[in-house]
Amino acid sequence: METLNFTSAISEILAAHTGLPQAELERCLETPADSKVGHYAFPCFNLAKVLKKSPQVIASELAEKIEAGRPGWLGQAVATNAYINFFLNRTAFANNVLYSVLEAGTEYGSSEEGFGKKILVEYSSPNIAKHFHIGHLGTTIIGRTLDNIYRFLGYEVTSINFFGDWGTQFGKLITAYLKWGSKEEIEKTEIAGLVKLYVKFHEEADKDPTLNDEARAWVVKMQNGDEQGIAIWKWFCELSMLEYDRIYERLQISFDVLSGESHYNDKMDAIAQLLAQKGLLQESDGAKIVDLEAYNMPPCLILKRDGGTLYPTRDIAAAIDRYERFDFDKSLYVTGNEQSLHFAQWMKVVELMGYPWASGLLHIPYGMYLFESGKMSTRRGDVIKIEDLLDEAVTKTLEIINEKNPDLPNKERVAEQVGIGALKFNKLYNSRMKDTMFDWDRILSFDGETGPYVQYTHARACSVLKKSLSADSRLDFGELGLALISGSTFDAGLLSDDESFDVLRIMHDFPAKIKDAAEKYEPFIIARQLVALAQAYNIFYHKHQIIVDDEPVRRARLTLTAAVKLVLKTGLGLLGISAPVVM
RNA sequence: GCGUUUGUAGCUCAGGGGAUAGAGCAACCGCCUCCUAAGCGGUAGGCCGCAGGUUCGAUUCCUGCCAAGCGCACCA
Repeated sequence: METLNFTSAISEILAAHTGLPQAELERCLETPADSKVGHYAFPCFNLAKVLKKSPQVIASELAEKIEAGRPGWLGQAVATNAYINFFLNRTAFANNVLYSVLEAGTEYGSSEEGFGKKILVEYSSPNIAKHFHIGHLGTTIIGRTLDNIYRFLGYEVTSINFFGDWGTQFGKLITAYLKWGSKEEIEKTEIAGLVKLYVKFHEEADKDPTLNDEARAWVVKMQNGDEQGIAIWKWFCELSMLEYDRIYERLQISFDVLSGESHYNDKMDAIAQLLAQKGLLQESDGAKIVDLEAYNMPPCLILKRDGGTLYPTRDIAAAIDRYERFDFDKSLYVTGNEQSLHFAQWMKVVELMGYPWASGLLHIPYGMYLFESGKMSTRRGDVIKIEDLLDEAVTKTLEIINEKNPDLPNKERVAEQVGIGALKFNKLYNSRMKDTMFDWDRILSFDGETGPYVQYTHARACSVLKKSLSADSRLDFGELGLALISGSTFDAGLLSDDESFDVLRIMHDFPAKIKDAAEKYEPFIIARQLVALAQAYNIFYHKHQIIVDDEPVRRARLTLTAAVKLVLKTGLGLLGISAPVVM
């Protein structure tokens, strides 16, 4: 069966009657808040200028013309004031949406638009020898979701975790380790031990400033490949990775490329020389900069007074290297919005260097977590470690399971899926740029617009489907949907009630929402659509008994349920959230 | 000070030129003999930060102001 996109189809008809470009008309199409008014609506105000008639007249004339040649899938086109309201033929619509979903299965909403295009996504990027803390949560979760979305749309995606594994702090750490450290204790305590050394260094350096010179000396030695220094540094990196690996495993995240600032150590001088060659490098207060005054930005620092390199220098080197290696169409950097200026600056420098691919560099910023006590600070020790956050989420979930569903098998596993799902969903539910007040109660809430609510709805749909199967049936849920819709007694006309129709509409719009999310780099568009689908399905569930004696009615409602289950799972998957079958 | 982001219900947030501005949480009132109550229904709750401007029409676009977050030279 041929599948139809109804907004495109409506705008096509409008284009045929007005002679205006279809894409533009499609953008004007609205979905009225109250579906009794219409399923889709087209306001005629803008046409009034072009056609030199009142919008009301245009609406009624157009509606009349459309009615005269109305295709089967369209139920009715009515003019109301300045609007043309379109009512779909519910049977045709139901048939179409359900076929689209069930035939595509886990691929529903995917596309080929990205074929042949390469996208790099850099995200997560924790700093070696420091805990993976709540500040890294946004980049990790948002980055991962964008990664998933672009893959789903057919792009060739390379995910990059770019560790902060180089810099002056390693000079300090090595100094501190050699003076006060114990191998056994560091092995045992991992990052916590390294942080302790770091703090100790600062305490001691306040009393004895020569320690700072010692630390700087180590940095220089390492730059020159000092064996002892490099060995200790490598060991610190490996220790740190133990914590990160545990976290990524629990978050179910892996990367195509693990890289770090240290990879570009030996390329720094070349970058400075290149900038000088292109006449971009200037001296200012002894440092080397690229002046960006013409672009209303402060200068971009390339080399320190002592010749050392800086964050922008490394990002420029990495970008050039990545273009040479991956030939990307786009390269996304998912980091907090506090780094917006930094990215604007170095990306402008790359543009000024004359690289045409500079336009593919994109910073994807997001809002930060705020705390009652003000900004989070390592010194005050009020950093929230992700491992603690994950543990807390899972513990709380287990409590709720014990309270609400004590007989649930596999409690620990479900608690892990639901607790971490709640955490991820909480970060993905609002537009990226919004700062969010950190609030345990809100993050671990399971009611309303939350991850657990969507997961619960998925589990509920699974439960219904399972109950409908005879004991000996070996169909899985995907096969079940197809079997249901292919049966001779399937009648989409039995799904023309308002509640079914709302469910179908939300599923119909799902692919468009994924594209929208990709275009805007906004995962929340998908998260919101999932909540809308869960809400609509729950309303349907309460209003209509699904497993009824009437065979065709039961079949129709089960088919709808199978489709909902599939779309919820796909959507949660894009957000990196598991969809438990039972919870 | 300059730049940037954000101001919508008590709280957290959608909507971003169009028909009566929507959800969730919290509050209050209902619904488990019935497919999962982590659910569903209902009540109450709004100068859409303020002031101008553009428009047939502004919560939405423009300008100014106010408030808050973030950033602004050798950290990353």
